[in-house]
Amino acid sequence: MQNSYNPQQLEPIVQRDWERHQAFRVTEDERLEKFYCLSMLPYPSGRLHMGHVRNYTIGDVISRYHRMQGKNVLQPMGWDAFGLPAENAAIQNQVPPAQWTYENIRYMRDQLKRLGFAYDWSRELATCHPKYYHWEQWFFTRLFNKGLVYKKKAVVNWDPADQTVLANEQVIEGRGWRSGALVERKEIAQWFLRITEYADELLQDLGKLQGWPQQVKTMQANWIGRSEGIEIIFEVKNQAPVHVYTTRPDTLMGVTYMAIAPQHALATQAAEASAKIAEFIDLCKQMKASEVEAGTLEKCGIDTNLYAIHPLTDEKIPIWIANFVLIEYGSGAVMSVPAHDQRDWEFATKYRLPIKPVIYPTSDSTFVDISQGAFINQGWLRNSAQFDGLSSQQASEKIAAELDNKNKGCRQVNYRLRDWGISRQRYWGCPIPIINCDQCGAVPVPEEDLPVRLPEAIDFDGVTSPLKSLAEFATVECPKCRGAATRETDTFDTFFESSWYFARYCCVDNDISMLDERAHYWMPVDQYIGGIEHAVLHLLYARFFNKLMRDAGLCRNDEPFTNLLTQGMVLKDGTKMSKSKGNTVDPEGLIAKYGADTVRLFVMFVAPPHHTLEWSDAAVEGAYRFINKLWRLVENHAEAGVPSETLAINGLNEKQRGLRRKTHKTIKKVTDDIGKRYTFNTAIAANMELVNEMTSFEDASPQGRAVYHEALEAVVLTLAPILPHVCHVFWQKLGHAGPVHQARWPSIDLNTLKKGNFELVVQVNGKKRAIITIPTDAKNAHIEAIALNNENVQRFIQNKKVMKRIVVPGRLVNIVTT
RNA sequence: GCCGGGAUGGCGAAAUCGGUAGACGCGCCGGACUCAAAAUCCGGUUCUGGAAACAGAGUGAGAGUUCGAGUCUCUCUCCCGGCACCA
Repeated sequence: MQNSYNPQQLEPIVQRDWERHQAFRVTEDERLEKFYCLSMLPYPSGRLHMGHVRNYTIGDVISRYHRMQGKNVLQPMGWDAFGLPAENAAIQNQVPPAQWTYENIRYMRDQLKRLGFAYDWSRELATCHPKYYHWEQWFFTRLFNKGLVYKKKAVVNWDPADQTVLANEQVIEGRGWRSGALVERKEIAQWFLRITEYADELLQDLGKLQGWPQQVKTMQANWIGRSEGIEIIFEVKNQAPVHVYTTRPDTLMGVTYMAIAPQHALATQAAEASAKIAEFIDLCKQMKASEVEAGTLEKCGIDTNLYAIHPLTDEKIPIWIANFVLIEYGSGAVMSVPAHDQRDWEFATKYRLPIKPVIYPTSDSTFVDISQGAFINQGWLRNSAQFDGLSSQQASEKIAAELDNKNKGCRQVNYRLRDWGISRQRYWGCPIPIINCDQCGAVPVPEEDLPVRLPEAIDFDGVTSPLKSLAEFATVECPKCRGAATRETDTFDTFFESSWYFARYCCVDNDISMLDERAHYWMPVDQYIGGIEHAVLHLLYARFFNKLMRDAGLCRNDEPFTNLLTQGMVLKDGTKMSKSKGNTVDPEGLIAKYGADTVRLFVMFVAPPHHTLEWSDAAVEGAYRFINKLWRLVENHAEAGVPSETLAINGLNEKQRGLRRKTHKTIKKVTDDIGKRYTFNTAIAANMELVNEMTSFEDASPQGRAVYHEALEAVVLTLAPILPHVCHVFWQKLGHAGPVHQARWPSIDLNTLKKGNFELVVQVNGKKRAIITIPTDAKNAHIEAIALNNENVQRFIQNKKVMKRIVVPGRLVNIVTT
């Protein structure tokens, strides 16, 4: 009586075996080719969701595949452990954030272990642990000393009830998600990292990322938003000149007014002279971030009664304050050309400002239609004095040169990317290692005083960070002058932690430095796997951080992630699985019912990794059935004993050769699918095909059993990365002493793929009419003759003249008739 | 509005270089085993006609290139994702 498949019993045994042998612990070995496979680390929210399972299964399959290729594979796991949900939980459950977080980590680590992921757990890290953030603080102080960090006032979403900054995602229809209060735009002092210093390199190096999806590279390029233009100086009587940035210098002669941001210095001055202007600026301050984002804000403005001087014509240009001009982009002032910019056109039409067309559609046109909107295309210049008759491109050159001559302007590159604001007025985060001293200003905490530990035993009322009122944390001595000083109580944006964790996995145990030579061995990450939602934020920050670490001499690689795989979302009933929608499927219940292997097989089989995955209970059953079928196949085969006879390749009969051919065809396909194409679904399908063929192969002869054995081993080996537990057991049942994860990936015997005969499709005028069997070495003329003589082909070519015969060797014959 | 990705049976999908459309799985239909059920096994399953052989149609719509198009080109429709007053 054979055993039946019992994953609940089998999987823990296999997992204990891995643990006992520390099967996936790795050390640096220069003799071996390294492979660093990394999945984005999870936030310890409490339980794993199906998105995690999918992400980590993909990573595990790739890791185990490369391990079987004989590589030294590092696959670590850790916890992105700082962040808001811990604070929310603290309010709801009266549990300190630290305790809540560490409990969740313990629970989720257990869940990951039950899924059988081949992690090197000795390298586990949690970003909320002082051993981790120590080095983040240390690195921040280096950046401070290098001048890559600065503090400035910035506009934020401010919740007046909770007295705190809100992230954009926490503003719902203009109100604070928690208090319901109308969110204000407020300027507060924040720490910034000079990511714009690296804008050009971050854009340029996208070209090096051959292993990244085009979509992600395009999104990053758009986010960086490089544009080339000219900065032009407009003199203002009795005032400092106003700088404007434009990408269309060819339209300069069409400027009829200037628009400045409400926060512009000139606007502030004008407000001092006029109550009406002050009132308007106040109004602008109240405009909601949400409206600005939605683009629904109505354009409005007010005349300052000031005039700028046109740099080429010396004309007087009225200066308006306009709510749509952004202080953050360019210089916070725009030269308005209403004839050729839609936004300027709308504003000019509303306030009856003059509109002067200077760009015309063709070189000889005398009319341009601007009655319904601006003419925004390039064209030919008119009404532009000495530039008349030039094309937009020629005029841009000439005007730029002219401005340069007069010292009134120069070429400039602008970026949409802004410096990265990293201050958060939150408790559960890494303390910013700065001491504020009245005498010395902002002083970085000295190396020997690091880390600045976040007090974990605190009372948390949820409204403001307890750090703000914790005297023993905030009151310190200035490291420079030894006078009384206060500690910075803001914490880092949690993206700060996730921007360098990949490097720290190489040397988590190092207590004396951030990184060491082990990082040179493992970095860069060969394969990174994660959600597309991080396309710009995390993946841009991590690239930036890697360049900062490189420039600090901590690592050598320019880019952190050589290949990137972005997996699709997991949906149920057509929408993303989420707690708020109540449509989650708990992986834990599935593991309990079917075992980890079934769950892994399902997520890998049902869709290719980058597709969204629609949940299906029935498909899980299907995956479970396949493993059971495989189990019976192995049991039946092993029951009769492992065949002692070795394969006599040249003595096989037709059927035996057929199964061998299928076996090696399958190995070839699976190797390509997992190793190169990342199409795990088709790799599984190919194995299912082979299994189906094995089912109908009945041959108990010694050679028949040997052929069957080879086929079964191929299935077990090539499915081992996906079904590690059951294949571990299968491998033993097939008579092997060592574990399957240490076995080598099967090799392909190309000779088996050769066939004596092959089937060829015959088409008449592109339509399939017959399938003929042809000897492999048949000449084209011979093939044509057989094709033409085919009975069914004859039916379609009789009474017609054969015009052309196309023979594609190994594929088809197409006969073209009149 | 701009950028990117899609659209293939009842469903998830496959077709890797322009060469048999629908592999594999789910579901469904029929059969075997069984007192019965579950499980398992066998057969069928794009649509239309036909007992079958086979024929006709067919990859969002329309055109084009080609002996041959799911695949390439153009136009359009719809869906998904990202960005958006960026000067």
